[in-house]
Amino acid sequence: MVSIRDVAERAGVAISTVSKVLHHYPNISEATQEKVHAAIKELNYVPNSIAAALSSKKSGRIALLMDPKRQTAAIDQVFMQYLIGALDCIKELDLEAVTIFFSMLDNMDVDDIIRYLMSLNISGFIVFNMSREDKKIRDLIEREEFPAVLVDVPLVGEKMSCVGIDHEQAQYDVAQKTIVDNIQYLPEDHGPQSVLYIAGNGNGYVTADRTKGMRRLAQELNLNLTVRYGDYSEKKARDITLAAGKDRDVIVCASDLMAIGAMNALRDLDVFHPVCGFDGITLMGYVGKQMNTVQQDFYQIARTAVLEVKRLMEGESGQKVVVPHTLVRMEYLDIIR
Amino acid sequence: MVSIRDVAERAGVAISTVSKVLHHYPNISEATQEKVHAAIKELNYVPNSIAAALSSKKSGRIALLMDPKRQTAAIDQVFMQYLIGALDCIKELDLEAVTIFFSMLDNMDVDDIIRYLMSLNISGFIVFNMSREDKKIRDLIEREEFPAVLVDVPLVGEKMSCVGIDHEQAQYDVAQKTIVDNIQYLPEDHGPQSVLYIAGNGNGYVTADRTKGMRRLAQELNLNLTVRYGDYSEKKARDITLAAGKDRDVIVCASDLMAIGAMNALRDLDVFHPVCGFDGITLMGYVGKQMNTVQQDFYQIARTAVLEVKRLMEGESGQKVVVPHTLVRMEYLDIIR
DNA sequence: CTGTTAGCGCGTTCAA
DNA sequence: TTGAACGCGCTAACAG
Repeated sequence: MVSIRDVAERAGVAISTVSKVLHHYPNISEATQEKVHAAIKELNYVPNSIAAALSSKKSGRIALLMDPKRQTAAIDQVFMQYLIGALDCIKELDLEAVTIFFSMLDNMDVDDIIRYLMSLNISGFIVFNMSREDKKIRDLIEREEFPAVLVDVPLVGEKMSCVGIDHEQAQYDVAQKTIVDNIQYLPEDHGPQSVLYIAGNGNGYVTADRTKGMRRLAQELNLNLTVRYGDYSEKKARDITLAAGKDRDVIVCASDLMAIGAMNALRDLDVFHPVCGFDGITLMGYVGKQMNTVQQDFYQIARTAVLEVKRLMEGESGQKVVVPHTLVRMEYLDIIR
Repeated sequence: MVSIRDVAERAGVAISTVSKVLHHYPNISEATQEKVHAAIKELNYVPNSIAAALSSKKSGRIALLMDPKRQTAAIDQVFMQYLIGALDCIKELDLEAVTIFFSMLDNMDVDDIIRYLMSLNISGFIVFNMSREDKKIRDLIEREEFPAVLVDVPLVGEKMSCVGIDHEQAQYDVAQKTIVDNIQYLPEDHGPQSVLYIAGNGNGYVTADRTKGMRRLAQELNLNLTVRYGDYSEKKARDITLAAGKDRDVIVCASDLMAIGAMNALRDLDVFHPVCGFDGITLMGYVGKQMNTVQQDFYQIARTAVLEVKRLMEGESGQKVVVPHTLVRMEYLDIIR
């Protein structure tokens, strides 16, 4: 293994000079820089990140905390997009990632977790999906031992930022678009349109926002709104729709999966009503062809979260970052393994 | 941060003694061990893995190489199962993981990649899905710079193992079961049964094995076998089935996704023939209810791969590890986000 | 502008 | 059975 010392010797300079060149310190003459770079090339030198971390006490390591329970295949897509986005960005910024699933923390208390993260020498973390039930993670965050970025959890602090779309507005937008797009199917005569809103989970941090968006639209358009909680379950959404969807004009769901469930139920009921979802997962284009949905760009959200945690690691203070959302009509997609 | 020095002082012993206790060296008196452990508990000491790695020159870090291209939602499930399995096992063994996607390596040549992995101080890696087209990865493997475990790629070397199910036998099994299970739908009268086999991709390492299994069964049962290549594409499998599936008695597919495509095509053709798949992904239970498939336990495969790379890291030599497969009939599953 | 030097926290001889 | 001491490869003052 070729070390910084070898480079220094080869270039005829001191070790620290090599280090300075590597880190773009000012006050290094062009000539020296060239010599060092030449030596690096010739020797195929690669800095040892372990030694650098030990010495600087800064690892540039970011922990990615997520909770992909086994058997939730439909949304593995979301986790993968988060992961790919985060890892791509982390690599571009020359940082390191440690992927941690909640399940790996099951037997630890908060102190254990903090110690674990410290033993990993992380210098910040991102939490990708957390519900109010994840008390340990919540505690971890509130300890503020590390800079933290939360996706879709509206907490901001000195060393804590949040990142996500504007769920209130997004829900408003997609519901409105669904009504507009399907205006020809909607009754003109029986007074206010009747909308069934299948919300997520009372414990989710975004449910309140989305519901608020739906309520705002209902008020503006004078809709007759019914709210039910589907817990992001396809089956519950199906059952809710079977029980309460037949006479609605529109069914708005807080996730694509529930939208699929609702659509399946309507098919069973042998009626058609417009349904919309929230997420933009491929499965929706596959199963429920041509439905509107909010398109969350999970890849981009993850990248944004990484940039944000880097900001915090550099001493900046926490903030709320809103990532844009778009609306799409999911079409049939070929899926390739 | 509490270091080994603090523990040593607290326990009234030398630093090296603490280290020895931690690593279960022989020749440490019971009394000393107890003192040290007590001090560790009291101080909540956690060893600094970075320093340990630097000092020992062994990082215990395993790189997980996989290729989840964007927009392949249906099989994100597979990647997630691989990831969860690998990370769980790595944590249990007190190792570290570095997740690397092929896409992150796009702009590097093999030497760059090797240097990159060295800069990460990894001491071994696992490749989770590689086709013959991934030439750079293949080169990386053949350099044998690190212990490597290949999933579903039948290469073995001194520092290289492979892990996976027996694809030949699995394909044989599931095709046979499909025929047996559906014997009542099959004709008794028109001579050998006619089977359409939709294979994967000529470039995949497993395609030959699976096709071999299918051919063996065909020979034994005197089947009339036609082989087509669907490239693991739902759409291609659909097209193949539309073109050549109508008069078959059974359609056997080398992946669940293609099985779904085949089933969709049969539905369009308005005929029924038994179809079977390969993988056991949830989507199949969701879309193509009640179809047989090989069930690969990707979680377990990943765990096995981790154990195997650990073996290699400890100096053992490479081998071929066969993980059991099972057959299942996929049923409708509720999907939860 | 460049070099010297003192650690970072730990593993590992080698003496005692 | 234990401890002192060196070094892993690098960063960061500080000195020059």
